[in-house]
Amino acid sequence: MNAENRHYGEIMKTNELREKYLAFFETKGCVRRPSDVLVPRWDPSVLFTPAGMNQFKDHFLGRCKLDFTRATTCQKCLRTGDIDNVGRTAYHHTFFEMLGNFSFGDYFKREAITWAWEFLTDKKWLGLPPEQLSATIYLDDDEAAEIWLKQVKLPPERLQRIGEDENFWPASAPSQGPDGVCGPCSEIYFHSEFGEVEIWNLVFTQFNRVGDPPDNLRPLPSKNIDTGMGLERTAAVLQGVETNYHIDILRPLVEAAGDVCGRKYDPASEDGRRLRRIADHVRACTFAIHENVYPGPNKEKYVIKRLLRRAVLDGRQMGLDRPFLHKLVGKVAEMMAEPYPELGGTIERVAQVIEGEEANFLGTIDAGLDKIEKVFAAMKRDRRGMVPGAEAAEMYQTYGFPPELFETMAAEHNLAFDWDGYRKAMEQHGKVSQNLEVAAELFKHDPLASLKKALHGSRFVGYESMEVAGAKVVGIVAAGQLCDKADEVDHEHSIQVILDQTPFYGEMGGQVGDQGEIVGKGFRFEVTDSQVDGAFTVHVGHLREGQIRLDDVVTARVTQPRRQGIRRAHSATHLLHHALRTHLGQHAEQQGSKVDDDILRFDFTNPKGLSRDELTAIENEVNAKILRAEPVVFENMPLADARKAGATMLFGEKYPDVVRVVSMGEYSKELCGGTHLDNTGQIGLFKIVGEESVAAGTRRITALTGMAALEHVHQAETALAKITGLLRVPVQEAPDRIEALMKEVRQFKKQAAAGPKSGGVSVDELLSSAVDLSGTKLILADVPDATADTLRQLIDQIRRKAAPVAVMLGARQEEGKVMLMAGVSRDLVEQGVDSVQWVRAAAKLVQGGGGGRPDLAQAGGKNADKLPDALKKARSEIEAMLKK
RNA sequence: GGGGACGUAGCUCAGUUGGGAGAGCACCGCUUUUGCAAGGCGGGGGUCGUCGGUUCGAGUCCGAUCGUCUCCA
Repeated sequence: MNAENRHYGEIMKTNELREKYLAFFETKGCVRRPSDVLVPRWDPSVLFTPAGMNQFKDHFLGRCKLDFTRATTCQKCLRTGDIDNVGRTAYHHTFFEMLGNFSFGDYFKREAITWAWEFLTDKKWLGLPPEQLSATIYLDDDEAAEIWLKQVKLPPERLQRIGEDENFWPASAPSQGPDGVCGPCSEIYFHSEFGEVEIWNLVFTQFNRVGDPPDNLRPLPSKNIDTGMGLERTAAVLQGVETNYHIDILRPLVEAAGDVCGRKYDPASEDGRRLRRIADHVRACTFAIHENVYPGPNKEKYVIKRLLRRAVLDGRQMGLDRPFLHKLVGKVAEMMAEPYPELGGTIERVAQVIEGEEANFLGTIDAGLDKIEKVFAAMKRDRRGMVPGAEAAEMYQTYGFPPELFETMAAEHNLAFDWDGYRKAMEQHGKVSQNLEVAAELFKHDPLASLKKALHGSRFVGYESMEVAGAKVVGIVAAGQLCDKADEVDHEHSIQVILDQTPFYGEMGGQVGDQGEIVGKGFRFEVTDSQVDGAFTVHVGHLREGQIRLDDVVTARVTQPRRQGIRRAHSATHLLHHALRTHLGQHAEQQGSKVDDDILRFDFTNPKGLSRDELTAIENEVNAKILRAEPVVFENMPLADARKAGATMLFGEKYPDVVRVVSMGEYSKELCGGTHLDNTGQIGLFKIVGEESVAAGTRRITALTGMAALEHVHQAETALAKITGLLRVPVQEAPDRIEALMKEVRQFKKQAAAGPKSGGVSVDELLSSAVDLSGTKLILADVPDATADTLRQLIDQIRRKAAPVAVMLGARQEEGKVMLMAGVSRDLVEQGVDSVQWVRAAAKLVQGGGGGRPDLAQAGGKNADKLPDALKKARSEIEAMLKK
């Protein structure tokens, strides 16, 4: 790198650039909105926020009523599509920030282009030299061309027309789809001594694609603007550095990675690439884990795990065999402190999670090393010089052993590595594990679409009351279609009713939907479930009497006892959450929750299972809080104030600007839209009934409240009463008594096994009964009450004392079964006598089969009465075998 | 969501077409040594994750279930 960076005017810090951009577009009437979370759990169509427009999807699709039509944001994003380029190229990241301005049916091309130009070139803003900028447009977008050439006065040689694969969104949409909203793009490039870099992309959403070409692009009545400016790229341009990784918020992190790994950062070296990759990945993981996405086996959790392991592998390849990555979390928080101060509050927790996963991975590698050595040994033996790709792929797929490390180790053994074969095998694996999942979420048919455009939503009055009279039917959906009326009574398929106001709570935040009924003039509608769709509550159920019509005035009534049970369970959930965090630590955060009628399930982060004592302590804590009978207090306040007040909130939830805070006494304070009790005392009894694992690092507690909890205790008492009744001891003595009994049983078993050593027959007796077959002794006997072990010992002793000898012993067992065991001395085995053949032949007569080794075999049969016949057969059989 | 692997003594693991449950370390006792490290001899400890099926017989085969690891989407 040059000692002195080339730059334009004052070096602009990244933080300053971010702020200037947002301020500039505010002067253009855009509303400044905060960055959405990195992991949007409200949006099932993506794992991570991929671009600035993601939080405005509903705005763009006209799915919701708008409070504003122009917006600007700086959005944290994560993409893994180009993951292999990270560290290798100047501009690729997994985690990055995107500056954007958006228009929802408001300003269009002219403003979008001229404002971009103004911001980039005006001395008051970025002041980039115009002669170093160029632009591209879509092939036939003459409108954009005219603006660029006539208004901006961009010289024609610096305006390029590009095809749909590059300059259309979605890429290649006109010819290949998908159907739906789309439009041409215009990109702005900056040219410097380091080459050209795309810093700005303007998307003009102006068409609706219907079917294949030609004439498949219909103009949209309401056109949108979606733009993105890469924060890191633009900062690199302004700071005159060669790569994004050298800007003021990244280079110190890369160098810190060098310190931690004991390497001086050299940009051009292989280690330089590794350090950049480590810096990128640790940044991505810090943000994701901060939002409670822990490394795990699927979805976004898996992506984080993979990023972590990649970075750890880079460290390992540089010679580190102890966790190191976690030491960089503080540096990430420091670099990002101005826009994201909240990172500072979770450094310790995030570092802990990363360190845990690092240790995990190093353990995985260690476990793999033994197996790898075996592979190498086998290869040396067979004189093969190349590690088969399939073998490496199997090591990776089954044990997570990274192929890069495999290759390194192979090289140390002077063995080559078959990357082609490896990739082929991995491709095959990808195909096998693929399944048919449709993610056409974005363009799916929505029967409520027209309702959403017309109304803000239905008013929820369920906090105050469980019954409302005078509500109006505003929507009826049957068979996926909006209709004016429904009159099919007791139809098999459910229909949905939407009211302008309702006491029904739609399933949300883990709380199940309410049940009840909606009645009106001449009809009754039974509600079996309530769901939320946008801002509407959808009542799902069946018409039981009469006919329901649009605009009917109705009474909506929630089933009270059930709602009461749900309220108990929900308030108890808050107390449980609080108790978990006090007893286990602040890391024990909610991961998921289900609140039902007097039963609740709560998933939370904890590295290991809870002990009996911990569970008791937590249960006691919750019940102690219940006994204090504190009032439950609700308060609506701005999101920022709630955060300041220290209210517990969950990441990935889309919180409105004004939130509802639920407090119980001085302890529990959570953001929550659910229905709660008036007073914690109403919970009654709180009883934990289960604790289990749902995923690595996540535990689940199941608990009961109210009468359900009491009923559970009664059942346990009944069972216990039965036990003490049987044992005839007081409750307290029952465990000791059972333990003593079990010990006794064990002793008896042992005695029985040691049992009558000879089964009532001695070795000498058996020997004296031997028959001589031309030099070989034959012993056949029925040994009463013998176990397999006894028979074996007898045969062993006989063989030791009297070779050459052939012995077959039989023993009757319970249920008319019989066991046969045959053994011959070693010299007979060498002659070709086979105990297995022998015992099988005899076992046939008692309806059985057998097996074993040539010198000792055993068989079982079902017909003990035929034992004498079997022994007779054994004699003729062994005579024949000896003659051969 | 789909694929693969694992669950055997306190720990790490072996157990080869189904037929006597093992090794190393750790533990206990004796012995050697001035003492320690260590050595020698002996010993205790396992419902083979759980449940069901096939079989005369299952750690081993099949199915379910629980737990752990891992890859892919």
